[in-house]
Amino acid sequence: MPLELIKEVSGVPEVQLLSKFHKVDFKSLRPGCDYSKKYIQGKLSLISSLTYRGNGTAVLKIELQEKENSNSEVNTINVLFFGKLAKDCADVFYQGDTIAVARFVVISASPSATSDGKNCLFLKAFEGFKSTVYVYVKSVRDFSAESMSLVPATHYTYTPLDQLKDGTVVNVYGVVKFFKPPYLSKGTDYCSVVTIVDQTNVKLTCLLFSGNYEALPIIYKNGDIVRFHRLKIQVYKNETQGITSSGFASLTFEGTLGAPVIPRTSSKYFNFTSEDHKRVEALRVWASNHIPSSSTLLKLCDVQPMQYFDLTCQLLGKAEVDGTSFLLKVWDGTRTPFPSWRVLIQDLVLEGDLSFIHQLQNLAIDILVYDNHVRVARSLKIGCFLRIYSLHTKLQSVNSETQSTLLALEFHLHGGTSYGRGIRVLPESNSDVDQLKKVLESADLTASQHLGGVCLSQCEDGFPTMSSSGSVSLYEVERCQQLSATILTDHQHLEKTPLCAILKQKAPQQYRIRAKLRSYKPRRLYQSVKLYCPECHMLQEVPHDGDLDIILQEGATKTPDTKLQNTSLYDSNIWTTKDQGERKVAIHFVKNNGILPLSNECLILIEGGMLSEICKLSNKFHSVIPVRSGNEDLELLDLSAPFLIQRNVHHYGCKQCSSLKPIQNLNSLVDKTSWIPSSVAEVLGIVPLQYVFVMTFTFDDGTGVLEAYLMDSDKFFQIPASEILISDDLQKSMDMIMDMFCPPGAKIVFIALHLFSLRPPVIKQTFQNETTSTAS
DNA sequence: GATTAGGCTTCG
Repeated sequence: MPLELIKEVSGVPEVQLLSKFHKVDFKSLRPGCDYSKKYIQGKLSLISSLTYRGNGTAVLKIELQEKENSNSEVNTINVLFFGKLAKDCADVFYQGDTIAVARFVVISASPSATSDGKNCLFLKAFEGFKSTVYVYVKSVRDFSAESMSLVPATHYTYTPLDQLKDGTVVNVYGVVKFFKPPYLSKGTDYCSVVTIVDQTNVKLTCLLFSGNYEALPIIYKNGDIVRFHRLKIQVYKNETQGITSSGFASLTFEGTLGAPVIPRTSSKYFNFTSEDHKRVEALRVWASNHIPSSSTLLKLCDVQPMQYFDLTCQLLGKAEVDGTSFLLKVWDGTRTPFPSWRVLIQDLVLEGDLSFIHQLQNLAIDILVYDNHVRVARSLKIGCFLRIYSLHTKLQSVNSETQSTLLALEFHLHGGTSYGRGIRVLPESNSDVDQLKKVLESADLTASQHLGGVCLSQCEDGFPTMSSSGSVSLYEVERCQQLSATILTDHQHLEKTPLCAILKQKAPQQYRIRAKLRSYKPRRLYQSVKLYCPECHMLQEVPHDGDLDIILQEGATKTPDTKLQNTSLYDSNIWTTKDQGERKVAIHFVKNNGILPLSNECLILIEGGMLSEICKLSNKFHSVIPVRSGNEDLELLDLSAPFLIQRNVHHYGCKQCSSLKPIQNLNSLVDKTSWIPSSVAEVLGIVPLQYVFVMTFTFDDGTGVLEAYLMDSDKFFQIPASEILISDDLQKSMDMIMDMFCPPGAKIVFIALHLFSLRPPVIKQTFQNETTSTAS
């Protein structure tokens, strides 16, 4: 090692590192002699800043003072360090340090080159000559700190994020709100973009660069807490941002309340006091009350057919696919709601335990990673634990050779780093890895092992069948054909019952059936989504846009009352339309502690707005609440209208169960930036309605015909009823699923499913717990 | 000691 630290143990330096060298006095140094087995030692009396030569080599110049022989004529000497050694030393040295330099060259500088004109000696040290520098360390400290100021920095001050000044270099603490795991930039360094927030509720986006991957903050998820030292503050496009400056150093902590406070850092030495401990805990408490825990961390069994999410998994196999894509086979011990696609590769290129991967079957998924992620993926070791950020799922419908429709779930890690897309290896010490290992150990491999027999027995009858499995899942025919397997994970204790037998029996009972889906209703998707009150159990239609416009217009016929504008809760603005009879629209911007938040965090109350206007505003502002002027206060419209609009999501309340409270109650929400629908509903006295699927299925197994109802289900094959009306992608997925169950052509499909009869003659069919089988 | 990126999903 070219740079070593000599620590003191009980006040005695551990100098055995130097025992292989002989010490020489400054006065006996002569140019041209062999110093490959010698060392000199002295106190750092002067340090110049790092300079660079024309060819890019770094040079650091210091002056050492000999403690012994202090009355000697020659008791100081200049030492020049070159290249990487110079940079490393610049990070570590500070005035007053005791330093030893072993293996060096002595040269004589010409008298003209020295200020006093005397003949003077220089020491040169560089890695090529195997020079080694030893620094005596009294106590653990953050070295980089001192390299900046050359003043012992035992106490750091931390600047709150609302007091940052352009051009300053500061130390900050914050909770991670967004991050891109380190990736290779287009320049020479790795880059990580990290947005933090602190108790001042001010956010700061930081651009962190380092030639060393490990030197960037070791952030695993949003909510982690970071400490940055020597962050430079600058302004770019009118926004304040942080950027690494010389000597940047970071610590990262888990953000979970109660978790041990263990700093993650690659720095060998750093300053960490009880005050730091307190700061971390204070930020944890603040974050738990002010930052909604909207984790994108999901298990495979919970993924939707169209989604971006973060996956914690173990690497089973990897393979080159082509120049721009690379295959990763991973698992997390749970089964996806749809079988994973299988990416075609040549058998020989797959690295990994093939028999184990085969044994896992549908527990293993295929992920294609693209472009910039390929080189990272290629470098991963089989068996390692990973977090893959912003992994994209896509449900794909494929027509197989046997002409049946097949569904498969694709996993893509697209190119680029948007939304923090990337891969990070997790250490074994990570608590999420700990949990994952337990799941992997107890994963039920038997479900995929004892399938063959079931499949064969059902293949014999020659019907094409659909299949479904897992907690909420659907397995397609092709998997069955390829693997000669059927997936049966739940309710295997239930024998299949013919429909004629079910029709004769009394409810409630549970059955497993195998039947053709003759038809289902409603055929139009929007008709199958309803609003459901969890308190009074009332079901109602989701208002159409046309009706909604009328409801909004009727709800706010009154001209906005000027008396109710600009209160302590909100600032108001009035617009008058030109060609619509001078219609007045009032917008009230809700303040956060008296200050207007950024538009993407701002709730606005709107009076007299049309649906199209509200839609436009809801894209710009965090939340919109339609209101009207009441006698003493602004008030909510009739609950036929949504009480809250976020992006395209309309939140409704139950007319029967809600008892409206004053708008001013919004003031009681502590955090006026995240506007969680349930919290808003609560302070306004509203019982929120849930989006649910309501559908009817007609089954026929040749022995009888049975109507099955899917009731009050917030999800259908993992597709949330609350999102499907506003997502084209989810609607396509739904169409694919229904087309497979009930193909538009003459083909008839058998479905095996688990039925739960609720009350005669209504039978509640719970897809959540269904078990189905496949056959070809 | 500059550069990188400057969050804001691909379209395979």
